[in-house]
Amino acid sequence: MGGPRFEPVRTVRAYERIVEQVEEAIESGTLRPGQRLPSERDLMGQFSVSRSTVREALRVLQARGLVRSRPGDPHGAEVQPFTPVELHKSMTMLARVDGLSLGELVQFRMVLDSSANLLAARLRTDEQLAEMDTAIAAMRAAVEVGYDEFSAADVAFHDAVARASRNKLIQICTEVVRSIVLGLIAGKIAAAPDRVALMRRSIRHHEEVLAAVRAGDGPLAARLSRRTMYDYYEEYVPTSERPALRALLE
Amino acid sequence: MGGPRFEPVRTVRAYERIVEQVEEAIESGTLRPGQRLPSERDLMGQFSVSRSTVREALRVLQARGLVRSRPGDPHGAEVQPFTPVELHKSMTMLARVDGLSLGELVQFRMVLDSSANLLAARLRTDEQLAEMDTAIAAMRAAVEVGYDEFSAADVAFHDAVARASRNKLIQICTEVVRSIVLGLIAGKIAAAPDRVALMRRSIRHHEEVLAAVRAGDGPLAARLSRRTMYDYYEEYVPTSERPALRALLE
DNA sequence: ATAGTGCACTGGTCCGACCAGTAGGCTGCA
DNA sequence: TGCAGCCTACTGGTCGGACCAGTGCACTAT
Repeated sequence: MGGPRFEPVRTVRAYERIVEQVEEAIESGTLRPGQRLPSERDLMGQFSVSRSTVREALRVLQARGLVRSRPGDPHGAEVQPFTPVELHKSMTMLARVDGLSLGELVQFRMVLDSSANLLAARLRTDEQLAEMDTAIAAMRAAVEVGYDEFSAADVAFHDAVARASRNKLIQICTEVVRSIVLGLIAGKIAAAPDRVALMRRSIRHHEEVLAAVRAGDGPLAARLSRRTMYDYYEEYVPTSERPALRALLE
Repeated sequence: MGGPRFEPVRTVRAYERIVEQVEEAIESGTLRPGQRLPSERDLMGQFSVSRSTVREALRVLQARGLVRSRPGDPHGAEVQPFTPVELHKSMTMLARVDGLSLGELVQFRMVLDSSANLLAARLRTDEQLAEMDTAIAAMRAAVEVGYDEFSAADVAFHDAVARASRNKLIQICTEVVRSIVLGLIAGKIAAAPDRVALMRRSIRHHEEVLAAVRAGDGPLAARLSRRTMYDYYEEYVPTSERPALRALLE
């Protein structure tokens, strides 16, 4: 045992150093959304690197959604407010490359939505209840209009519940996973011959969920919401995956 | 009303086109992990752009975790297997920039872990049960050794449960959120004066959860796991946030 | 057959240049 | 004096060429 422990030398690229510095500034709040970075030509002076290196760093920061640059903008790149678009992209990539099945995605939605309902039943405000009422009313009104409108109202309801849970992680994951699911089954529901009946049943289910939330019965709302979602997506999930989904229905 | 609907012209940067093409190739499976991209000098020929443009595209792809390039590698950039590192980065960024509180994170862990237990109770194999046994044995052995070892065994237990849930999304989110939580409270548990007692209690709780999983009682396992996690993290969560966490404990 | 060496090529960085686009100041008109 | 419209200085996007340190492979000498 002996000798000094030598760490492997990690060669750090110049552009990575720049990325780290800017990220650090944003994380620490030194750079706030809306603020501007110096121009690329200024930055090459400040960091003592060439413009190519500065630009590669900016590309990375832009890919992470932290800054945005427009050609011709005399004020330099703008620091962006945080958005889950990157989260969304990586999850979408995960879904496609790593082969996430529709079953897994729907199952995860059931988990998220039921948890949101469980929390919402205890934490919801009257305003949020009103939002949910409005959303269900919009669903009813949309039955005769079209599936797109119905779907939008449905989304609004689940978003209202997610907000009422007061957990940002639940809200964001709900949003991300839902858009992936909707992308996978795009058009299939709209094309279903009995879609009007499906919509009506879904409305009834949502009303039951909302009643439980209003009554403050979290476990009931959670159970009902899982059932609602299962019924809604069941026929699009391969039969082999359905047992795993049903495991969530007590 | 009338006239043709003109779409706003979106100017697409050259490097973005390249990113899109490569992403498409990876998503469609044309490019598989381990395969190599042509060298930058080849790519500039194939895409008819300059090397700077090729490099900016590669920077973006690398930032997304899709490819990796090493200096001097005669085979060009390597297509990477999908890993949730990018998911992790964006979530970490979200936690820091958007001000995710420890309470929200722990709450989300409770949601994930309890769902994983609920599913694991029905879907676990005997091998997975054995893994959980092993992990708890390691926790017991680690009490006298140190907190780091204990924590590692604890992580192993929860990972085994997550795997048994057979839902990749749950596994990945568990991993990501847990590492953020552990980062936030790093050292605090290890420094607690009564940490040995805490560890012993935690082991007891884990044993109860495992017993429920073994018995196939999903709802019980889920409820116990929420309680376990709440007890474990309670004192690090600001008192103002605790009611929201307790809302998950029936 | 193998150990060692050189080379062709890689990615990382720098430089200088040109272009289209933007914003804000300036000019000129009313 | 007020405003409309032009001008210009600057921006980011792209190009092409150059140099360097590192890598793997083929070739060489043993």
